Amino acid sequence: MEVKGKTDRKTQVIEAAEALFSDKGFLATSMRDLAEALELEAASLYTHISSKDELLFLIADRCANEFFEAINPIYKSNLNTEAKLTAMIVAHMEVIARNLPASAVFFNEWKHLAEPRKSEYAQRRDDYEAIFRSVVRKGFEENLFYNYDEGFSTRTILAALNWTHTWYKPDGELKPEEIGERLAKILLTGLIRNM
Amino acid sequence: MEVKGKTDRKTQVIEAAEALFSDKGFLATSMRDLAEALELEAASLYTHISSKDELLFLIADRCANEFFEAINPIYKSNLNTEAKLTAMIVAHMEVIARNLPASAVFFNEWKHLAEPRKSEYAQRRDDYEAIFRSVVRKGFEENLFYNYDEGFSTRTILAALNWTHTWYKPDGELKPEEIGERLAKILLTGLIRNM
DNA sequence: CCTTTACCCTAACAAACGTTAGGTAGATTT
DNA sequence: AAATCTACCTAACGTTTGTTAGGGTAAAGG
Repeated sequence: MEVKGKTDRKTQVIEAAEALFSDKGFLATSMRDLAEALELEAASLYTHISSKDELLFLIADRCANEFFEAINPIYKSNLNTEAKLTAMIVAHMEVIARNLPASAVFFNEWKHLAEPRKSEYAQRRDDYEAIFRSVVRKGFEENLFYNYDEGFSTRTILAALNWTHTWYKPDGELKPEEIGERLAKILLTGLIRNM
Repeated sequence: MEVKGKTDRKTQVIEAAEALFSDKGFLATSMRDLAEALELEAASLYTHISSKDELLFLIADRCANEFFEAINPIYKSNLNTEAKLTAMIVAHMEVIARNLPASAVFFNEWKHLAEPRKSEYAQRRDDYEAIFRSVVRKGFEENLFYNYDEGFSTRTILAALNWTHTWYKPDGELKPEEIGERLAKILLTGLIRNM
């Protein structure tokens, strides 16, 4: 038994699925489409995965893990609230950029997961949002932020952040880190000049 | 030939489709699902509409018209830039609230339109974004806004705005107008207190 | 040399899909 | 009274769907 090669076949299947699901959507992508992209027959896919639903789960789950792993150390650090929130926004942005097709699947196709995975997904998503929300709340408590309602402010931050996956281009002029910082700046200090 | 009744059957079909497409997605909703919701047989739907694709188009097109009609008079008014942008944000929010299921279809399912409708849709969406962008540019030119790049700022505004359709509840404590105003405030002046 | 493992094939399945054909009952119009 | 229109029906169509069954071939490991 050998340690898995760096590009084993299963990984190739998942990556091809990420690209297709991201582009056309989960339901609009047939197993035959996926097979064609890999230049094999649809039935052969089942050597590597057990179902189409598992494929969607593998993509979404790995993506979820990356988001948690990226922000957790920052959340637990002792940065001040403003710096912490900015760093979390940048880290989140970098995960999106690093996993662009998978992120699109993660954001748009999760509703097509079969139960019980769908409910588990919803729970993880709530947990993730709760981490951001607790930092926003800290900002309220420190009288650093206007109290616009934790949930409202948090959802606005994540909305602006997650929408980037629709237009971010790896070869664009802005690096993910720069996008994240600019986004944080807009959200924290607004578009209007103070003086 | 009589003037159409206020709830003619075609309208009922469209409204049932909005609810289902919004909830489960366009592809995950079968004509038989839609028929069941209306308590008739799938084949009978074709008395009222010509195809499933036309149904999606009707929903998305009407929604697009509502957005344009809501912001156009404001755009052409002589409000100052800050007030104009705020009013456009509020108006956009009110369209979402007034057409909640249709908005969800509009935002999430347009990619499943068949050509040439899909390309036409993409064009209208670009046109709409361009209206917001020109107001943002005006803010730059007047030295009112920080110049964070027109496209970037505009997409951030629309992202925060459009995401509301995922959590807005008609019976929630905030009215659409209040949500729009709060959103505008966050985007224009930021989360951080100035003093 | 034999066995296992990895990987792929053809053929086929039952189910679900959007849609059409052809017909009927009741109301409305002429 | 006859003709038309509206709204629905049953039955069926051809296609596509995810998936399984069963088999083959070449490389790797003992």
